Amino acid sequence: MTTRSTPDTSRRSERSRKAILQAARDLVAETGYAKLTIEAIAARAKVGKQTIYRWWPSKGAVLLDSVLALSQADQDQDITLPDTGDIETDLKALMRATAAEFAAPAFAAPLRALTIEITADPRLADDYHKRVAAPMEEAKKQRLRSAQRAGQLAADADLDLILDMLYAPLAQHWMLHSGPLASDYTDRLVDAVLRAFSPRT
Amino acid sequence: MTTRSTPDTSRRSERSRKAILQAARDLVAETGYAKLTIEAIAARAKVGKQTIYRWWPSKGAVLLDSVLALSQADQDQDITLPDTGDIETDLKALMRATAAEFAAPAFAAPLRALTIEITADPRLADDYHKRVAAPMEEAKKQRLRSAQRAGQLAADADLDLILDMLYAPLAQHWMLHSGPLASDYTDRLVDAVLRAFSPRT
DNA sequence: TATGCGAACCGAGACGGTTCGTCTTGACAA
DNA sequence: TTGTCAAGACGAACCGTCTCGGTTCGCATA
Repeated sequence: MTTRSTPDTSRRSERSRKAILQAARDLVAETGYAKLTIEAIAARAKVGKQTIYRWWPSKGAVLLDSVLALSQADQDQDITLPDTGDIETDLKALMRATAAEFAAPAFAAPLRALTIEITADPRLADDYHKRVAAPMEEAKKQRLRSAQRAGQLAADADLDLILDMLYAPLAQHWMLHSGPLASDYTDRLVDAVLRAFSPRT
Repeated sequence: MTTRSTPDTSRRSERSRKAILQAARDLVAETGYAKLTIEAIAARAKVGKQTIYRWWPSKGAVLLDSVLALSQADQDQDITLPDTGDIETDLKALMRATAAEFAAPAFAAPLRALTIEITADPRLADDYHKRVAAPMEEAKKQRLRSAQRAGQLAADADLDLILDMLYAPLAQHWMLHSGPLASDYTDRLVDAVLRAFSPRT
């Protein structure tokens, strides 16, 4: 009886792996989520379907790896955010950069497709948080802690709540096409959040 | 040449319409989004497939009507939110009620399915905002304006931004399974937002 | 060192099963 | 008489599995 659950990683074709992730990103950016099928990815990557099914459990898992490869080209490296010493400046720059990513099809299209899969699949959501969201949030919290030490945020401020209040409204606008992604919006968002969590005077 | 784009509304079967919306809601709550197919809805509603395709352009459009029928059983009536005179009390109650809806499968499952369709289809997103989100947001803004008049919010507070900062973090947690929906979370959210938009002293 | 062998990968695509969206049929109602 | 209705046949697309040779790798034997 052969166990089919664990293919031999050491013999995996790196060329095929990269071609599949690249094909998934290109296809979703060019033709949209609706036309992103396993068959289309395989054809585009010049790869047999079985090669995809062997290494990924679902289309969403392929997308997760695609987005991961896109967001940290430099791998296994801890993310560090700019620190000018002024939290308002840094957060506004960070939020503007995030909005710019949402506006760039090459980045936004795969991320939107992944978000759809995540919404429908809680297990994929777990993987996403562990491998993509958590490292990014940790970097942001580092920057917020630095601001706390500098007396620019209340000492007892809830950093997770701050990140939610900053990121969620922008992400919501982008995902549901429900509002602007412009920098004056993100600036006002940062202003409001800093007002809520400024040190007591 | 017969124009197929405008079927005769006056001859539409009300029984079939209701059965289809009900079947969509029941199916998605029982078996999940992945198994929600047009064929399954038709079978469940004891309806021909063509009856669905005749009246709705997509599965997402059916879901939109399903959710709409669910959220305003009393139709075409302007929504009015409770007003105890204290904005903090009212907002905390509103947010707890919203979190409770997210936790109830009969309501949450169709809404989650609709959200997925909306994320993939900007035109459906437009319809959703016009027919579902906008009326609810207008009711919330009425309550916020009343709080402004009572001096509980800054006179120049951005009401749209307030609603974003309240709703988006909660919705994000629910959609992406990324955090708690508990009432102590929504309470802290309300506290933070009110801190940011309290009147200048 | 060179040769041979088995295992697991690879691309390609056949296969049966679902679902899609369209089309046809005959019944029924305005 | 006309248009909607339930039912379901139809071809196309995609699913996930399986099969087929071809290739690559590790290991054993000479």
